[in-house]
Amino acid sequence: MKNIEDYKNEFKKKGLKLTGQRLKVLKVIQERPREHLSAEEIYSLVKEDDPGIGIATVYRTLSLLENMQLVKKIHLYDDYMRYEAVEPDEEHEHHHLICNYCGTIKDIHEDLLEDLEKNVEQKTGFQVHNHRVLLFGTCKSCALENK
Amino acid sequence: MKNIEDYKNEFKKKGLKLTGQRLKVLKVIQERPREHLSAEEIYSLVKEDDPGIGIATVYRTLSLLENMQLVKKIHLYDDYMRYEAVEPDEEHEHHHLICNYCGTIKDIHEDLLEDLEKNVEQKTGFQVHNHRVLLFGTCKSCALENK
DNA sequence: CTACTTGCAAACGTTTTGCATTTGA
DNA sequence: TCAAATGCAAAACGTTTGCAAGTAG
Repeated sequence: MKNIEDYKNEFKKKGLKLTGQRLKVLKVIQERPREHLSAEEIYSLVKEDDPGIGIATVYRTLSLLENMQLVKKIHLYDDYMRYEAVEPDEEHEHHHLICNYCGTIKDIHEDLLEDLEKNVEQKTGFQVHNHRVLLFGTCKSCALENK
Repeated sequence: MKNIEDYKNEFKKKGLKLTGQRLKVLKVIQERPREHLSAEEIYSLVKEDDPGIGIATVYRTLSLLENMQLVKKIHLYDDYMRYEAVEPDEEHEHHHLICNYCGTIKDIHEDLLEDLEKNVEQKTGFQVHNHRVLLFGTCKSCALENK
């Protein structure tokens, strides 16, 4: 999934239109792959290009993109829902390191729990399809500052 | 932490009062250790005993109990914040198995990631203090139904 | 007694919706 | 052409707050 034509086809399949607004929202998210943007942040970034856009459109677009699996909605550490681009070749979710001091979020792309998933399935009969891991602690620079 | 006197002392230390409303909220949560109740659910459960209670009191009590570490506020899979009793001898958080079909949440109390935490610290310099794991999949009974 | 707590209603911030208008295909 | 999409404003949602009245200690 890369160029505009691909997206157009994805939309067409479902009888949807690839409007300028939708393209701009998608672009803003994809250009910032590690920023975990909130709806409000996406809104103001898109507004720079398109001052007329309404926040309702942003929300409607976000839930559309979520349904189309182009964007993932996550809850991390605070009271906001955040959005990140789905990386198409990622089999499982990636995970997040959250610093308790400065709030920085770092992604880790290792698949952490493959063994564990099998283990849980055997013990409980629950078939695990995916996992999400949050690691809380102190990032390198905060550790140095507070030493 | 078990009987009312213990709680009374905990509150007294901070100049707080252990009112009937606070006790009822605490009781409702502690009697349902695996139910991950939302504020609204807690409100209606307490109302059965005390129809006059206001939802503002429930929210104020919940954030008080959270600060006192008697209750933990978590976000699982939907748009609600949920509350569960803190289990006093639990060193790390426990984790959650979430069924994609019926929404059931099961707790698992194993400490899943001790090795991994060390691994991440070595690789990234991020000191991990705690972790939260969500496992998504299909629970036993849904697997049987949809077979 | 009196500081802490409550219930109520109003306010809050984020997200959703209704509707008349515009637009992409 | 016309269903789909937009912008606006109003509503909805869970949560918080101000305030006068009530209450635990």
